[in-house]
Amino acid sequence: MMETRLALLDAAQEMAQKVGYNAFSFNDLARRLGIKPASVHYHFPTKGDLGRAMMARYRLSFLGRLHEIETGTKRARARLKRFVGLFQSALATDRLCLCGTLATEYATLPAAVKREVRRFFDDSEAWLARVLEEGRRAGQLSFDGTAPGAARTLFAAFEGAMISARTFGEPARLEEAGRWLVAGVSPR
Amino acid sequence: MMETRLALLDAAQEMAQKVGYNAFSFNDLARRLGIKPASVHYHFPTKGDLGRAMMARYRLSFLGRLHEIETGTKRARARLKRFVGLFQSALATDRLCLCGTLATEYATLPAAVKREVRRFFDDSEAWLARVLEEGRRAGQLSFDGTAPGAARTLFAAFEGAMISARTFGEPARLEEAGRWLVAGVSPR
DNA sequence: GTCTATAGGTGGATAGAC
DNA sequence: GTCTATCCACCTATAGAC
Repeated sequence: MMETRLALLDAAQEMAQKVGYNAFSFNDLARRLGIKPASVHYHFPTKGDLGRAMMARYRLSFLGRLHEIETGTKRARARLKRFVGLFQSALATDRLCLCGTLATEYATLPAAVKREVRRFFDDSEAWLARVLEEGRRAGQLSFDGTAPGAARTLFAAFEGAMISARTFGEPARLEEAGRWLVAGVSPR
Repeated sequence: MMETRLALLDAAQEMAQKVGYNAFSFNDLARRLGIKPASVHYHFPTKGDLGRAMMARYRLSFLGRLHEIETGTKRARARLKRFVGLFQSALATDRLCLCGTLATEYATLPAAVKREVRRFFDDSEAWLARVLEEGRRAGQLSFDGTAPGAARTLFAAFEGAMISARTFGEPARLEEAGRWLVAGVSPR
């Protein structure tokens, strides 16, 4: 069934966000769904296939939420705050951004999964760069250098803040970083 | 011998920085040293013992370099740049900060290793906070909020930038983040 | 200190019945 | 689609000889 496939992706994503790609197995997923490990291979022949599908779905879902932010929120600073809010939501259930966990394990990933991780960076940074550039043009934001450069740094900073926050069980660390960094691109 | 113990710590640290804690085994270490896996257990009874010793040594070594920076460099901005330089050195051999990799795998770590990871955050952030506060007092730096708050955000941002840079094989991403963030705490 | 031998467990993956 | 059975490789760890 398609339901099983989706449930597998859900379980895999949750585990990857919580313990990492190398720390969950087909056995773990099977137990959670009440099926046998061999059955998982019917839906995803190899773990790499699963990893690729999981990361691709996560990226598209994330892009969808970014689109919602763009249509629903017009002020640049509010958009950036909502971007951080997406990370805060994940952190509320002790999850990291899937992109952050996989990027840290990058050297061990199948090539197809690596590609999806880089695409997640690319898409997120492109969105942030657009928001930053529009905001600057509208006089709502102020920062030195190029928008893509600021976007790369902000995205990486949010990822890092998330890791730090979860390590200490202190979501406030992410919120603090969000405030601090958004203030850093605000007019003085 | 003590040499073997140190060589094991070196090998373990390199692998952990490159592929993560869960992706290297006693077998990997043994092969690299030309000994048998069972011999590794003589020096470190469990992998948790090894992980704890590895992270503790890394932290003390890092603290030593921070001390060198403090005694050798007086201007606050130059100190921050040299802090980033430590991360850039690791990145030059495709390594992440050990603290960043272990923090991402945090949920899977033995308790003793977790403790060492948090101590690394604490020590690094305390050092950064001191440099930031002194720099502000001296009129060399300027930033809103508390120095510990800025330190937490900067440290996390550097960690994130490192992960991003290694994912793309673009050290410039870390350098860019360093410039951008240090500029953010510089007087306007 | 390092070895051989070994234990018990888990990993990803496949073949073939139902 | 899911199952049983099975494969082989690998993992952490221990016992005991050298």
